[in-house]
Amino acid sequence: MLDRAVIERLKRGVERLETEAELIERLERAEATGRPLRVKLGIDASGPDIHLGFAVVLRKLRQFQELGHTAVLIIGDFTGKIGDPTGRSKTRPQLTDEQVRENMQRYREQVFKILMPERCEFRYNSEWLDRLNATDIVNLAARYTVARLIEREDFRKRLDEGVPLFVHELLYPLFQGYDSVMVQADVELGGADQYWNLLVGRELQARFGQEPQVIMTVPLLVGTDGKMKMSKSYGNYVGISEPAGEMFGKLMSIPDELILDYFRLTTDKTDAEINEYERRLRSGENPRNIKAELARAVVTIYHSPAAAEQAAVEFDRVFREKQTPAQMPEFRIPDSGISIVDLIVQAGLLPSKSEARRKLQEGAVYLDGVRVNDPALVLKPAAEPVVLKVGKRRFVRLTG
RNA sequence: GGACGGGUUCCCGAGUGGUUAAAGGGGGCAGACUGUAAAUCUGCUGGCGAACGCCUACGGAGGUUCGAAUCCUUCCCCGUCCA
Repeated sequence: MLDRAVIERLKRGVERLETEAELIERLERAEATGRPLRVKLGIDASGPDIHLGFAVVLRKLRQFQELGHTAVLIIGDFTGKIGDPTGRSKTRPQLTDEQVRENMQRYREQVFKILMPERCEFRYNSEWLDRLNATDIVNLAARYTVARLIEREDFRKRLDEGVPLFVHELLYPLFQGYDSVMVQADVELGGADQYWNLLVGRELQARFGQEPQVIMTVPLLVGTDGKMKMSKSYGNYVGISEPAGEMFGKLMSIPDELILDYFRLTTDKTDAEINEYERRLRSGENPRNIKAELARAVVTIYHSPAAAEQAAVEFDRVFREKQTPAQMPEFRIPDSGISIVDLIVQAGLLPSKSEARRKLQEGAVYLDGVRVNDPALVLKPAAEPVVLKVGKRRFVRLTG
């Protein structure tokens, strides 16, 4: 008999589970027969970075691996080329084979920060989708109705608002569902926004005579902007491979209201620990401190406790005490001297000279802590290095 | 195939001959403040130039005009309805 604690652990942090009874049945069968479950997870190949939002579902997948099951990662190289319409009001750019391969190279390394490599199976869905001919596609399309397809909220919305919706986008969920058929998934995981897609897979499997997959979705993590879901395309994400300092800083920039959600979704903190954080927040303790603990916990997972400690110290040093960072890039001033405006651009602190002039005017530029306003200022090489600061977080050490 | 509507700066969206680098919002950045790269308030937000200024930009290409995002021609694309 299956240990109740196992189910509870798998269910923890899960938003929707269809269905619990089926999951228990499969787990028990796996235990009895010794055949591990095949747990599918689709990967978006549009960018090379894995962020904390996606890590939520990867961590869930890891739990299955720890129970001896197999992670089946579907790299959507075929569907990536089509463009995934999920949650977008517009058509996504399409990717080339080249881009997909490059992205995947880096992806693999990052995935193993969370998953156990020996229990992973990577599959490119072009493996089977590229081989479908017109007959196959019609045959697949004949197993699902248009009414069911356009039930999906974002399709519905685009139709209602007169925003273009292309036929190939309608096909996408079908192909994604077909992936489940091809890999014979027992369980499929996904973010909350994937729920509808996962259901399509479940139904298609049934229509292809397979036992329908169990589906589990985890909540979407809100991005650092506090508004939209964390996503590469919104630029509001924290990548799991980012340097510790960067990761720490981004986590400190999330709105205070998100602190508890982040603890729940991105760390291993227990319910009891999270309740304690909640109590402290309510008692009026400075949210900053609790957020710093969050940032530390997350950096510890992807780097190390030492790196987290260092990032925390550095953060206080730069943003609280307004001192200069321990490490910063260097820029050598040419012997002939250089204007402050050119310097800012050449050192890569700002993208254009116009922008540099504006920032000078706004009082955002400091040399060794002294505000500089004069755009005509020319710097000569000096014996002592000088620290140039633009805004709160851009520093460069100037050498002679 | 036809009728009508539409394509504007990073995004959304106003603008129907000069006062328009183009309202407003979003996003981003900066400043102030702060217990944080939270929140709040304020400012800035195409490029080059010290500066008068110059260049680039309103789907593409031509044209009218002293002058066009705004008018004309043509092409491309999107939507709605009809067939």
